[in-house]
Amino acid sequence: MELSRQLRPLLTRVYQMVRRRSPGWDISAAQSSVLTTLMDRGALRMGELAVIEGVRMPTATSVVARLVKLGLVERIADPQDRRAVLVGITARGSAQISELVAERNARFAELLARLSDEERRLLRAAVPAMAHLVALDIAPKDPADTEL
Amino acid sequence: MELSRQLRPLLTRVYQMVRRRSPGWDISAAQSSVLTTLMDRGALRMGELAVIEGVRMPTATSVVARLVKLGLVERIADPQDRRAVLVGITARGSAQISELVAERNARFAELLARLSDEERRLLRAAVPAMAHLVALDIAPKDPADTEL
DNA sequence: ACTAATAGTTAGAATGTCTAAGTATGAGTG
DNA sequence: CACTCATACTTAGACATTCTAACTATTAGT
Repeated sequence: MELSRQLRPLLTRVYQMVRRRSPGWDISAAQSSVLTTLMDRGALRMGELAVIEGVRMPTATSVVARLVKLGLVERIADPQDRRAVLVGITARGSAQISELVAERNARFAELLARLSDEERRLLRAAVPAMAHLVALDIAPKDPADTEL
Repeated sequence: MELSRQLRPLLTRVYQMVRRRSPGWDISAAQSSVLTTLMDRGALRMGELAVIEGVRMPTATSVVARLVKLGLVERIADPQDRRAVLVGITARGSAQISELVAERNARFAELLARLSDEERRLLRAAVPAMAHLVALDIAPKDPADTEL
């Protein structure tokens, strides 16, 4: 509980410093998050995408619509289930998100470079635990509480 | 650089899981962030608040306006400089954000409880380094690059 | 073939965000 | 002291993100 009190606000602040739009990139946080997800996991159904992004389906529809207009993702009809839509990243989307991620990593690396060796070592050691934490959240403990 | 590649996306994902509105709290992420800042630092000028929140002044104006309407913060004229406005949290705002923070911490603690002792130990050890990282970002190295 | 459930979209509203332009006050200079 | 410039903020206008509620289309179960 004490750890939660210390760590949670920090994570919130860390995010705020990462979220800022990199100058010259006219892509929003929601958009880059969707592109990153599609990059990591391949094409997804609209509903799956919404769950992973932690938003409702209409939100996913709208973000995807803008990305389609930008030519960064494409909507593909699912032959198995004609109600469903698969959302996949395009070559252009893939190229763009790779560049963006590289730039953000570089900027973050500049900050990390200003820490001490010891601090970096401690952060590195905590990476697997953080990954575990994130994995726990994506797969809720009780399948019933996925939806309100 | 390798650390940046591993850590930065994780932090983004961790934030996504924290940001979700706790049920029953009809306060947005931007609003609770402002309240937390005012709670931590006391009354601030509109411009300082914008810098800390990482947004432009009109955004701060608009978020504060809504919080004023909700009775959670108040605008106080600065006697020293009549152009300036001090934004302070009200008793009601303070009570509300305390409850909200407690609830979020409790939810986050539930997740942490599902990690191993070793994982928690590693996270705990990384807290000061993260705090340093956040502090570095708020105070940019070159005063000139605060503004583009 | 009805009826139910599922997958998405559309409509409409609120919030958050930005840039550009405006207002009001403070500070410096001749 | 008046003029000008800088500072602190607000207003206007645009667009993105997000939600809930209601709709359409397809699938599945009797």
